[in-house]
Amino acid sequence: MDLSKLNEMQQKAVRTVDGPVLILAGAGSGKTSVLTNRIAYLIEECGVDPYNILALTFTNKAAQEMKERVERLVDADLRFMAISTFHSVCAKFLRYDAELLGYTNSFTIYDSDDSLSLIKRLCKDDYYYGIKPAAARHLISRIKNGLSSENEAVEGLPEELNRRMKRLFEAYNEELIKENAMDFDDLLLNMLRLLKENEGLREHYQERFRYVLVDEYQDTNRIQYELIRIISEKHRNIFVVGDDDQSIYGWRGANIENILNFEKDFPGAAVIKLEQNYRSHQKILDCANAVISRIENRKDKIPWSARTEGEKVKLYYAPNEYSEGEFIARKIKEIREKGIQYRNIAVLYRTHTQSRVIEEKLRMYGIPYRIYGGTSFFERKEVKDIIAYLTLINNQNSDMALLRIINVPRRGIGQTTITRLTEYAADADMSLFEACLNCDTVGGAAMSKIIAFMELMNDLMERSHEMGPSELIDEIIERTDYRSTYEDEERDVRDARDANIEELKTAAMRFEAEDEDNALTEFLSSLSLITDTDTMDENEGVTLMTLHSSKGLEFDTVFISGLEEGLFPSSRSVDEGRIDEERRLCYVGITRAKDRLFLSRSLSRNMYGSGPSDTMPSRFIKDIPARYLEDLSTVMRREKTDLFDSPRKETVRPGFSFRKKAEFVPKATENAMDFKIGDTVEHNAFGRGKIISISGTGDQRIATVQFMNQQRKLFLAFAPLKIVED
DNA sequence: ACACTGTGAGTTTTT
DNA sequence: CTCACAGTGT
Repeated sequence: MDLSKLNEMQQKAVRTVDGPVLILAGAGSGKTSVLTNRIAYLIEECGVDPYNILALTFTNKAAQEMKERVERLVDADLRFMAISTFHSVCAKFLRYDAELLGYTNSFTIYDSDDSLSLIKRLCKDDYYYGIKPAAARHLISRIKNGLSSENEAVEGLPEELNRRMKRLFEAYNEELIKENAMDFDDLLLNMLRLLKENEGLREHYQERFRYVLVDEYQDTNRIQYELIRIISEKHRNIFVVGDDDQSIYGWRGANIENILNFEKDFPGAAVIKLEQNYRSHQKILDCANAVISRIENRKDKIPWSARTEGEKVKLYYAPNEYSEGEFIARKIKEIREKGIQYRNIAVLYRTHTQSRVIEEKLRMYGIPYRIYGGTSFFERKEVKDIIAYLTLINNQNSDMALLRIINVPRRGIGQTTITRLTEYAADADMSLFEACLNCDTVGGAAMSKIIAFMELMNDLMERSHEMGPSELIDEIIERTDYRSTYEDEERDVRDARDANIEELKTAAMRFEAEDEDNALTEFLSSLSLITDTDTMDENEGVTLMTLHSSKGLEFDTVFISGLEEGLFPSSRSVDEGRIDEERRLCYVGITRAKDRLFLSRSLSRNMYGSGPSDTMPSRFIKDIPARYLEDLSTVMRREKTDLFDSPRKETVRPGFSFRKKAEFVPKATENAMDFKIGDTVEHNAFGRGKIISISGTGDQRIATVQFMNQQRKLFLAFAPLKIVED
């Protein structure tokens, strides 16, 4: 095999086949090449069967890319090689043995949105009053990842609330099992449980995976660490690649200790450092090193550039965020004229909210852009609705899915009915779906509607055996008249929704050719594990994304915007002692750039509509020696006088508000008013009109009134109506 | 049952 | 500011 394109250290990394190996791969040091070449080397030179290889990544995109690159390097059947994300691998293996854990093999994967709405549902119970669902979700995840103990009190929370939190944790897990669903953490946790508790399975996987490779090792959490440890226990061929300086997911459980302690955890480990950087020129690396070297506990690495010196890094202070955006737009135009394609340019920011102003300016300058993150395709309402239908067809225990669509499109099943069903289901210890099947016992006014819904679902479930997911989607749309849910929207909104559904169908088609039986399960599984950057297309356009999602990518030109204290580093991270992670995030951002790097800051910023306020420069700017930087600012620098010479901006609020109007309060006594068909009436808002018809009794008496320009149905008991004598 | 309105809360990052 | 939710009106 030809390894001549690799440098000495890279070759060593590829050839060190046996035993534990830690590769400390600095940014841009060619770690993907090392990984793919090593896999190829194992297959070609060492005669390893691809079936015995397990390669784990964090994103589907990375897995995909790795697989493609290996395919190009070797001439072997790779269908049985496991190159995939931690979560997908676990989901896949769990489907074989789900029964051992009390699940069926078509269990549903709940994403974090789903988890949240499940928690909200549980929190409706008065017992959990005072618990914030989002906080609870975070805590539950921490507990599952072994970061908090179930019994450990949450600081600052009263004892009573802690007890309830613990109960909520249990209730949440019970409910998941009842709904035949796993959340993201469960995928890893249950796989680990299976391996720990079932000797046969453990030995099976240990025997199978003679070579285990892990990408982005610095991002593994405790469960992932335990997983790879147990799987590689037998053959001890564990090869991890990572960069402690790029650990930026600590807040969601990534444990930087995993990489820092690798040599201790896996005695006899070989450690190979890849310090030569092929991506950025030296000036950019100098800046990156200036920022990262302030961290105390890190693996010592000195990335050096294999390239020649380049231009200095540019710094720009803008008076406000609009001119910051304008600066970025103008520079992009300039660079474009030098022949750089838009797709090789990226604008990075700390928070999604910053993108709006930048987008505005790019549009103004006619610069095409692609934006990642925010509400993704799979979070669109119509997409989620259709997925919920599919989920329910696939797994009738998913109350989550049922609740989402039981009244979408509207079929007259409202809150009262749902509460009734929920209570019945809880008493009888059954799913909502079963409760619906028993709706004749449940009673209630909407019974016939539930029966109709159940008949619809029943039909769809039958059809699901005869057709693939994409046809099934058509069937759902048609049978439910789903389009009626958005018939009142604007034309282009309707078109967009249609297009999204079509897109979903296209995605579904990929699963049809293969195993027909599991197509639906597989499709749903892949949908829950997909991410935004996975669907990145190669179309022309400047890339706008958060610093986090930029990890692993590279661009000719990179703009990092909003370098301000409080924003980047975020005040929250500073407050919570996670400044090092912000620093690493900055390092990640800087090292995305190959040729040109722009750092910008706005002297004043409008944070969530409370009016513009002055900012302080990010400490990261101050960490970079001035000799590495070229200041392009045109505004006066006035750091020291900031407090004095900017206009006092006391937020002016009107002392009174026009919001509250004198209200017409209908009195019950006015019910006594005897409305008759043909009466002329006066309405507070609509003016004069004539009663055309009256129906209903008591509080539910409704009059249809023809006003000047419109006809309205009004509750006589509530409407501000008076009879006018004429 | 549902649409609408006003209020309150929360704004980091995501498999 | 923008979203989600509760409360209110029909």
